[in-house]
Amino acid sequence: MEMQQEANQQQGSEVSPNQTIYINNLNEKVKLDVLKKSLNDVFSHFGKILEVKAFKTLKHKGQAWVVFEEAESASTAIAKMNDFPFYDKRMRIQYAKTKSDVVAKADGTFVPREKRKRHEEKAGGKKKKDQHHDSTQMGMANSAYPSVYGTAPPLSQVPYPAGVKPILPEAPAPPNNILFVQNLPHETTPMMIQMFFSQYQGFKEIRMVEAKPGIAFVEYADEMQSTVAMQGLQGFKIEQDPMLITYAKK
DNA sequence: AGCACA
Repeated sequence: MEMQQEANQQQGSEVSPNQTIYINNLNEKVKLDVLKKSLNDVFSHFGKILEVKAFKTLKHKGQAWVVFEEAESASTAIAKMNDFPFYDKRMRIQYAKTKSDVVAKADGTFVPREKRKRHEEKAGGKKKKDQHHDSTQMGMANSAYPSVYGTAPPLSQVPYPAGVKPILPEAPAPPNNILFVQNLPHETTPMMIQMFFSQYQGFKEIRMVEAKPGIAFVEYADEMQSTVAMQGLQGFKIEQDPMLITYAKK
């Protein structure tokens, strides 16, 4: 039988081992700084980390890249931490598809990419990186930890490294003189908001994003004043929904 | 769901 050709297309997601892991299914509510730090805390136990990258753009939220100094660390991290509950979600971990810039720079193979803003045609732009797709034969031995520990191990007893138990999605934002107000009725106007917030010392201005109803930014002269206002108005119901006030991201 | 290097 000539079905061997099908072997070429193994079940997708087989990427050759490399020193960068790609993580997705991350909790998108976690602030970027917090997320990166937590990832660093978790994964630094598998080896030296060169860099942790995460972005909040639409296309890349909920994902992160952790670059290890050694590919072996990445392998261990995948084996041990895939499906690990992290901020109430199980992280999915794979090898990254492409080499990280930090690595390429150390390699000497780094070639700066241009941000294709223009439709400028460039000569000789064949970036077919011939990656010999040799499939390593260690596919389905014991990939994710559930297979290692039998089925469905008690999450609380998984021997993960650091004290990285599922953390609260709501990480405390650092104080800011600007407040971020959510859960407002969509018909709320800046005027209405102002009535509430302007009664607190140091009030400066309201900013609302037209494209995004239901939220507002309220600026005070300093953090003390914004904090007082936040505490005074936290949970205040404009119509029926309590407004949620946090410090704005810096 | 989604593989970047701001």
